[in-house]
Amino acid sequence: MARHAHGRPMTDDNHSTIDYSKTLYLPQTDFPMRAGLPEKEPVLVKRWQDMDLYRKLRESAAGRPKYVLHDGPPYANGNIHIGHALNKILKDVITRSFQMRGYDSNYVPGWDCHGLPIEWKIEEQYRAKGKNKDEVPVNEFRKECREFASHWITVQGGEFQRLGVIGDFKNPYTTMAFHAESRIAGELLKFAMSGQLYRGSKPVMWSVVERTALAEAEIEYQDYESDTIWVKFPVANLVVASVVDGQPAELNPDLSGRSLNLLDAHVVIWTTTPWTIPGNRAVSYSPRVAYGLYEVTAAENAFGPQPGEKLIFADALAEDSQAKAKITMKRLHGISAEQLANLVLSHPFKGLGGGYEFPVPMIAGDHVTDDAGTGFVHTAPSHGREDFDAWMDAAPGLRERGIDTVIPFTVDDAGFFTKDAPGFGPDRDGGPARVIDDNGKKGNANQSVIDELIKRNALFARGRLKHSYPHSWRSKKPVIFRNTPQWFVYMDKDLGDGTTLRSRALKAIDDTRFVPSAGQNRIRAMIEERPDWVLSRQRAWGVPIAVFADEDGNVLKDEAVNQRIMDAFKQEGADAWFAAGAKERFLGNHDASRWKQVTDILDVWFDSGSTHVFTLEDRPDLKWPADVYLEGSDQHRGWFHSSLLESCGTRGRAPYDTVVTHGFTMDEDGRKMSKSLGNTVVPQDVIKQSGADILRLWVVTTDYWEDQRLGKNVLQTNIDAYRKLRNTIRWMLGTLAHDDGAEVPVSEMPELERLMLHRLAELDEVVRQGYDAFEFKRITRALIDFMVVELSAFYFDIRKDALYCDAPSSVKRKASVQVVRHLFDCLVKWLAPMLPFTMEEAWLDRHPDAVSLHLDQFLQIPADWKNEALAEKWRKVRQVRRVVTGALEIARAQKVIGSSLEAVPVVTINDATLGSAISDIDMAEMAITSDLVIAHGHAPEGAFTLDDVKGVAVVVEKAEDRGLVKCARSWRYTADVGQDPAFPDVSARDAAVLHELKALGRL
RNA sequence: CCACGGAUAGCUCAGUUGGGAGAGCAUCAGACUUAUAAUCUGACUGUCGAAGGUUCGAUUCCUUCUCCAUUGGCCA
Repeated sequence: MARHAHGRPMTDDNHSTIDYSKTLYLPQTDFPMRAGLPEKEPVLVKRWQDMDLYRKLRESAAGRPKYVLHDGPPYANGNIHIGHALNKILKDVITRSFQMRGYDSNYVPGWDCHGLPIEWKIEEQYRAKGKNKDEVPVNEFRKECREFASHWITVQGGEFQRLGVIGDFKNPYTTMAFHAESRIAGELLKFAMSGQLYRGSKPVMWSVVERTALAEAEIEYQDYESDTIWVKFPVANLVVASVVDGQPAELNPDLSGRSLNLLDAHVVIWTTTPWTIPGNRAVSYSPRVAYGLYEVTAAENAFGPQPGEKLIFADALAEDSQAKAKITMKRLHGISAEQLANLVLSHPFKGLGGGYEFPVPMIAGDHVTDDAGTGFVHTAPSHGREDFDAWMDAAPGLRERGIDTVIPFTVDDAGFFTKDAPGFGPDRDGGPARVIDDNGKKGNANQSVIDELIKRNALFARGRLKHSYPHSWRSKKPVIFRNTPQWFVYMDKDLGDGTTLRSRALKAIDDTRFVPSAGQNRIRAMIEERPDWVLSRQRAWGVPIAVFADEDGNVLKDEAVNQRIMDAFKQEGADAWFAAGAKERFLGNHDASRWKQVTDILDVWFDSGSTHVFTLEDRPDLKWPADVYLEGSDQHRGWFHSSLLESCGTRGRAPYDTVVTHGFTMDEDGRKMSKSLGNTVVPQDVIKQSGADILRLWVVTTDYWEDQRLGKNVLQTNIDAYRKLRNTIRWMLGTLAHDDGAEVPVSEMPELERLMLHRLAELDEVVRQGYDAFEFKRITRALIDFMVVELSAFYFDIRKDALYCDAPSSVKRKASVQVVRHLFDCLVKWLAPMLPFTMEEAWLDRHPDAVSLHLDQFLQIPADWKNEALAEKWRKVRQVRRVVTGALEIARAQKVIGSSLEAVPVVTINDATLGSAISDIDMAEMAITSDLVIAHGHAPEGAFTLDDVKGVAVVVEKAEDRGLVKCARSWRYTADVGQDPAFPDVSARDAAVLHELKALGRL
């Protein structure tokens, strides 16, 4: 309203009939100050999809060197969460940044489709319909899994594109495509043909609930209450080791005399898994622990150990142990490691169900400590990795002593005891006892074992213990170690060229660039330590281990068979393996009675570890190896790891040159986000409320190598920063509305313009280095600071006078418009990979006929833009300016002036360098004052100074007091207002401008 | 529990031969009304996670501790 009144021609005054604001080059733009991203972004997404921007990008980049970021496939089973958003935005920033820097940057999104979670969903649906999974033909089940995955691929693809991600969403890769399944099976066959694949028997983490073996990655530890028991193993006899340290051993008479004392003693073990007692085959001790023989002297209870019994304990644990059994003991004498090695025990269940007649040897193990228990470790090789290793290490010596080292299969896949556990298996009254039931609850196995131990007076004590115990990552139910036949890949087998899979992988890690670099040590440590690679899963939804094996686990090696399998998979998918008649179809002439078809499926990590094969290698738009893989740091154990092993096993090197990792997103207090805490940030909500570019701005300003924080406050900070940034762009657009494309040679530009070009040259390096190093926050920091501090508050503010008021012919104005054009082009393009929506919007506002900003390249900065000497000079100019603006602020606070144009600062300079720096500069223009007087000599009393700018003192005088008059057009106070009778209320400069405009017919 | 990482202003982050604690945003105040739900100017803000040590001097180097996250190891 006020503005309208101001602008209305005033007929009662003499010549003031002109609304001067209409004679100014004021910013003009439809680019709104308020973004409205939630409404605008979907329009741009549709525009990009309709024009097929991804294809246009490929066409425009044809022939350029390829840059390939290979997408780690998310699992296709739900809406995306903040982790997906972070991951995909980072990838998008990278692919776009390389595309705009001279590469053909292809991005093919992918999805991981096989595996347990989808199987579960389908099973869940079956249960809801009252169907039983086992009654459904396997290929019908697989079909439903496939459809489920397809659905979520569509959903997630839409969500990713809504984030602004540009990629080949029309032709993504999936691990369940027939082509992929064929290639995955083919890769497995490569391992088979090269002798790297073997069938082994190992205790693996087994989930009874899910009926499957689990990889280490699928295990998490949770608190769990276990039954603990102390079990007495009677000493059966003494042996003399036939060899000790490779030398025949002499029996020490003294040692044997004392040892004789042990014949009626018991060794006591402690375990938290009573059900593993039937699987016991040895007791481990440590040569580094001190042991003693103890005799019970008193017992509180009538049951359990009674006075006179002799028991062996680690000395450090004897006291704790007697307390558990409510007895007192006295120590008879110490027992040496040699003596322990000479003991042979018998199983506490000896004779039960006709079994357990075998001797139970003592074996030395480094895993034994005297921190807890009794100092003796019950060793059941089928139920623990350590137990298994200790047993296998001791096996050769045991076999020499005539001890059978075969590892029993005491528990079946449903958690029931087998015939290998006599008395507890099928021969038990009431049927086999069970360790864990279908719901993950404890079965009756522990109680059965404990009852039998009590019956045989073999239980020393019992209790309960809450401790962390392995659980399935998916079902959250406890798992057990269980000996099962599984398919493995050797880590340490010589591959015929002096290398092993492990040595190749370690070499590949050294050859890979890790960002941040700490990732290299992390994955190296994992590869150095890891056991052989377990590939088999006893599930349905996956690529089968498509091999035939004989009774002994030898794999059929016949290229013709392999080819038939791969061809069939390519045509029909991996379902072909499970179809009727598959065995005969693929075996051909081979003896079907000798070869057994393996029905296990591959661990899904093998699927995703093979994406480089069926995506990078097979697609002509990509290349192998990839330039970069980028995922969360948890993928050192997952995808980076499996891809590395797969590729090293089949191709001898990693499928990537660079690995970039990001941390995880926490809430504002640094806590993990979880639905139960209610502190999650849902990307869909942020997009709906603020826009994807806000989320993207957060991603690129954060230190994503570490964990990031996100919440209401953080989002608000980004919204504010975005607003600032957007307004700077808006002003440039408004200014460029008057851009007629005029070019002023750099040499003829004012210094201020050349300074801005110099800054662009500097920023160009920062931006390019930042994108090369994947350090986006360094770029955003530099650009935002530049836009706020150097453009908005300095350059633009100073240049408003020339840009708004100068004549069409003004070189200063032309040069400034040209520089604003360069600033706009550079900034909008530099920011385009990070804020694609906003920058596209700005670009289309300026070039309504343009196809897309994203088809453009970063500007090549001319060499003559850089001018360090000029920058050095202007650092001094700005120091002087700071003193002036400081002084103006004081004058303003004292109500001497309002606008800076009302002031004429008198600047006393006593510093030679500063004085010479400003000698040819129009400091009034720089300080946005109507005039500025430079004085020398002593500064007047009370002049304003700044501590850190020596030799500059400022006194602010009023322009009016100096006889200057305000120009009605430019609002500057000058001495020449009214000089031109045609325009008596404006300055000479403005009057001349008005004449020029009039001549051009624009007034 | 052990090893690697992190902790600097309300928020996001800089900060190396060991010497002055910084930027942007936010906040507050003022100005402008020709970027106007904008713009300009100024101000405030910190025991640099805690304690101890080395040193003339420590955010920086060392030790211990607390909290956070992550991966790996152990958990019989």
